[in-house]
Amino acid sequence: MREKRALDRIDQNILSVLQTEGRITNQQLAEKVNLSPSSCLARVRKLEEDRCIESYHAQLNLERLCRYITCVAMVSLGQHRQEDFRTFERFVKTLDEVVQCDTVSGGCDFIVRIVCADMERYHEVNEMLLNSGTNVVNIKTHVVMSETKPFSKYPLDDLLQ
Amino acid sequence: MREKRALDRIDQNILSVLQTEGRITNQQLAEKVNLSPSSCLARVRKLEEDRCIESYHAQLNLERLCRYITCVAMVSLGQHRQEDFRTFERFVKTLDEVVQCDTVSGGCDFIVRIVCADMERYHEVNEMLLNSGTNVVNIKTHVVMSETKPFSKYPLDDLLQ
DNA sequence: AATATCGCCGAATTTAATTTCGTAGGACAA
DNA sequence: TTGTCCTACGAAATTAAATTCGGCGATATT
Repeated sequence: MREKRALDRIDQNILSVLQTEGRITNQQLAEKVNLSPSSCLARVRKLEEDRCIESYHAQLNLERLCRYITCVAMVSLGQHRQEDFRTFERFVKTLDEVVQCDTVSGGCDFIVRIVCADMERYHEVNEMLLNSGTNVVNIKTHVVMSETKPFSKYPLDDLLQ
Repeated sequence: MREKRALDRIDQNILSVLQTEGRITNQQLAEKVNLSPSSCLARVRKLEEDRCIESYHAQLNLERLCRYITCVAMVSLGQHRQEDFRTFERFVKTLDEVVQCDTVSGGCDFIVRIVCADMERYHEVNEMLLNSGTNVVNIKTHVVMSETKPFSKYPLDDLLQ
């Protein structure tokens, strides 16, 4: 299935609800979208099979669990051969403390989000990015002071028609 | 409860599992962490009450649902009074297409992640950020070419002890 | 119009969540 | 050491949810 999935309004509603209430019971979901539990479950299963729904996650509140810092690093490579990109991408995937990485256009090549215990540890991670055969020549770091608007959902209403 | 919650190994395991399998049944979870279903459920409820677990979410695969672009905008304010920050923060929370915003130190004041239908729409959102009484003087945009490592979980093993 | 297809509903069944309750083990004071 | 309190556990019972399945009606197809 290469094509975008054709979603009707009910599917959109299901996705919207599950984005925000990932652990809602099927019965409650069915009620919200005005379906019987069996039909609702069938649709959810289909959305999962088609991988419109990728997975389900608990959102943890790190504040309550431990001390930590978040940094956003703007990483530039020395050369822009496909091989250089691949090497870097492969490397960041192995680092648990790199929680997110995007390849971007603009003033740098990658934007890397790092969550680690403290600044000392961040320096270590930084060194690892610089010295790992990945051809990194520059890292500009932004320390996150406050997660003003944490990610919670995509704007489905804006994106779907 | 201002203090960090004291977590034993079992709690850590529960959180790790739920981060990745947010919709696992309590029975399966209990088996994974070597508890009876009732004890396991009691722990999960406690973690929820203490807001160590914030919420549950379905992770959608936007690729399969619609056309869209993701941009990361580095936003700088003209002045740095608390009031200026507040105004901007309040504003981005009202924009659905701003899916994430961090207040940061470094070369800019905010890092804003925007998901919208296309570049034309992104320009509109950009204008909204510039013209909204929020004292924005500069926006540097990075277009996301590829989500190399999408966020999926925090590195609990590194952060907890 | 006859037939096939699809998605829905509701009933029945299987499975899971939740509650209840008795007990074991650790901390602590006498 | 002994007794008491406290916490958390697991087993069993109960309640609720998930899942399966047969049949119905709408729509499309020939």
